[in-house]
Amino acid sequence: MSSGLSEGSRVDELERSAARQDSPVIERRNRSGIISQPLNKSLKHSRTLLQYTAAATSAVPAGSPHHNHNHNHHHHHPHHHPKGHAHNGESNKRDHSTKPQPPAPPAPTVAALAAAKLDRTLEQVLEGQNGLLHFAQAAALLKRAGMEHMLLPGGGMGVGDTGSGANDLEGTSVADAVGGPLDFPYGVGGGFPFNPGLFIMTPAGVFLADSALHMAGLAEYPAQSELASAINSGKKKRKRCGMCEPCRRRINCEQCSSCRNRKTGHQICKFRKCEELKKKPSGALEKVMLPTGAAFRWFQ
DNA sequence: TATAACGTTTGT
DNA sequence: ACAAACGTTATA
Repeated sequence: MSSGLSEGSRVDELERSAARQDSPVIERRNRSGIISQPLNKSLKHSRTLLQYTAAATSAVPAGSPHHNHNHNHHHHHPHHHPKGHAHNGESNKRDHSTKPQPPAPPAPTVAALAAAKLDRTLEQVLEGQNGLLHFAQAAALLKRAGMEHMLLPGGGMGVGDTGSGANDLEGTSVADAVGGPLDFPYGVGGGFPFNPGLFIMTPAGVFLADSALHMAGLAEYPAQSELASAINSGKKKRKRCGMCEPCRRRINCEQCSSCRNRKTGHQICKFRKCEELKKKPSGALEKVMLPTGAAFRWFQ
């Protein structure tokens, strides 16, 4: 305990000062790309940690002070679409690109942008959200698959289509839905606009039924019903978000308690522990009431 | 409450 | 089979 604390502050400090120092060091990384050095080595060269950190925080401009993580600061991006990609796969197979994403083009057209996003929406959402599908996303998927007939015409509005044109319905609605807070547009005036048989509603969220996935040619994705039941039973292991600062870190400090006790603790390095996983299990979901009165979780 | 350890799931 | 790491429980 006490040792952990002192370490923490020290490391914190070291990280800062190391921000602009870098020099290649003999790194040992496992096949997952995680750098790991024996403790004794790390201790001998206290700067290995600095280098690690410097590398891990390379996204920060060299001159910037860059306050440390774990401040419960931003990392919450309520409206920032998590589309960067939520891939986690502890083993970062797509580890290439040590740098995030250099150019951010001015901004084509909202529609074009949204359309492009849509293509990546499915997989990202399925992975990033543990398989949970937003209604809007689900609807967009069905539409893409030419299954709009599966959406009930009655309720009045399609997804994201607030009544005007149905043209860029997919792009905007989905793009917004994925990361945005998005007011719950269903049932306010009309009924739930989808065929209930296509969805599985659980306390943890709404899933596309497997049948719907098959019909849409999306059967390759994990069976949502299984995910649903898994989440219901609380047995499903959550996965790193892959986007938070700790997740982006690729090196173990080898000094924290988790690193030191890896053999027995089976825990990831404290500096790499996903911010999302630190939160309570249902942190990203919030309750909402359906017109039917059924309670279910909704994305933030 | 934080940490340590264990059992387990998950991916390779 | 093995390694990594999440969830849970025990403990200080």
